[in-house]
Amino acid sequence: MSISQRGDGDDEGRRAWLRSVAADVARQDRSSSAERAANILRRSITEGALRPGAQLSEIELTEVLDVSRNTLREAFRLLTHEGLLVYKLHRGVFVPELDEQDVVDLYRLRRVLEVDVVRGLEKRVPELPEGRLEPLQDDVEAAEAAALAGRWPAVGTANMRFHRHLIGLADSRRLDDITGRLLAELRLLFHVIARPQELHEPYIKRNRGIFELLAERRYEQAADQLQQYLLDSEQGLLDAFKSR
Amino acid sequence: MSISQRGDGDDEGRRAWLRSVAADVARQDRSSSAERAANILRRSITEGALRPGAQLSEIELTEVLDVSRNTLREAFRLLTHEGLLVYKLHRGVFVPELDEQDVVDLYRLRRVLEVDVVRGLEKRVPELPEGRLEPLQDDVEAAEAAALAGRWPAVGTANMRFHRHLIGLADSRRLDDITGRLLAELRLLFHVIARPQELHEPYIKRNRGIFELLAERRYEQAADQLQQYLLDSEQGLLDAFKSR
DNA sequence: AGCGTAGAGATTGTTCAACAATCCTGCAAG
DNA sequence: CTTGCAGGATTGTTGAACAATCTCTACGCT
Repeated sequence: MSISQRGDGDDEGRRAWLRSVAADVARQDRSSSAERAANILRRSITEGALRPGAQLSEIELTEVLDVSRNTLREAFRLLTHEGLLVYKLHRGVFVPELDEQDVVDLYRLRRVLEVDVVRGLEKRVPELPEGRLEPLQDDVEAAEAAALAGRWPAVGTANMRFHRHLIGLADSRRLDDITGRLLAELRLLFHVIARPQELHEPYIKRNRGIFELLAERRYEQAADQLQQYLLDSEQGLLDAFKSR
Repeated sequence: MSISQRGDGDDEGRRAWLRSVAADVARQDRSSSAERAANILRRSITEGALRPGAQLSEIELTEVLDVSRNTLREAFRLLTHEGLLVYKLHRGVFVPELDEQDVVDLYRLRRVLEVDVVRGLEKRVPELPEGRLEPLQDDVEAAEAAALAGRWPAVGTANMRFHRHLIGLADSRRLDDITGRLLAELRLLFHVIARPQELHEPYIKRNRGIFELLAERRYEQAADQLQQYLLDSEQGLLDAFKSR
């Protein structure tokens, strides 16, 4: 039962190979069956296959995902923590239905956190290495490309990543966690939107604008633009709710 | 099997009574054995019985808490999400050991969020009903009383509650969640402190000061004081780390 | 002696099947 | 129309079992 088809002399190389494979696997599904199941469910929810209000039956999902009930419940817990599922005792797990109040709540936090991150960059200019803004540039360009192709959900994803990377500039593990949750919940809200194009299209240019200001180290102006961006985006969602 | 011993005429009151009882029960053991186990573990950690770095053995705790391994692991998950436990794959769960970097990270978030809440009160003065500050007053007085009795851990608890109630003024579910986690992690940090008195004592007065300013609706000044409070508190923790 | 390695023992990761507790549905009685 | 009560379905919890992984000890080699 050899682990490789090479000769027996190259133990060092074999071990290195094993380590890299193990690292790859660990990167793909970070730890467990539960995480893998959670990943599948997360995609199903954020991409709209599981709509807000839907109930997730345990027995049904154990068959589809091929995991035990206990493992599935652990996956549920993971997603509950991200705000993508809610538990109702003795009734099951559901995809939450967010309302206008949640929009206000989410955007209130986004404004505080994101704007503060950008303003805080001023003091950290010396520490910020070159190329730190590259992920942001990639996201902007990905959004523009997706828009040209008319793939509006992809535009939304790219915009999300832009803001996640923006927050990442703060180098705060906890801030990254919080942002992950906030943006995940935001995706739930997008499902109430009939026409995703109108929702995402205006913000492609504005993201580029913010990126340019960051690249020029004009942080105050970037923060101001971001503030207004978030206010407008919130209003857009609230309008979508009213005209639903 | 009547639900009350009163006469039949007072339906409104009876329903209110029922609601309150149901709320009470729901508050006590909110959902499940897992939650109950998590509550016990949470207290054990925050009160120092389980110190940072300690490993939590599954078989040992299943006996102590009288739950099955699966349920215990669900409790572990809950606490992991609160930051009170960390999983090391195939090695078990541990009480995390935080360092100076975590202090900086935590306080960075605390400053942003708490100060913003206070500043935001300005715009919401008309909505804020009278008596909204009462919990804050109670916490200040509880801290003062505990200090007189020399019960410094209780002082720390009261101070924590003060800040939690302060955040509560924003009426944001998500902000409450985040704060709960931040303060829980903060408690882990307190355990590196040799003399809790020096850590908590100076802040009793300052909490009262902030409360008074809030009561007088001088929100800008309250926010300034709070900002300085948090900077000093952070520095105190960092000093405690260095002189350890 | 020092180093690396193999294997035993212990712990965690995952599954399964069963039972208890709770909720929902539909129907019957007042 | 409301109330109360089965019956069925779903979730909550348990215990046991096995697989996968880690830790520690003891052995053999240089």
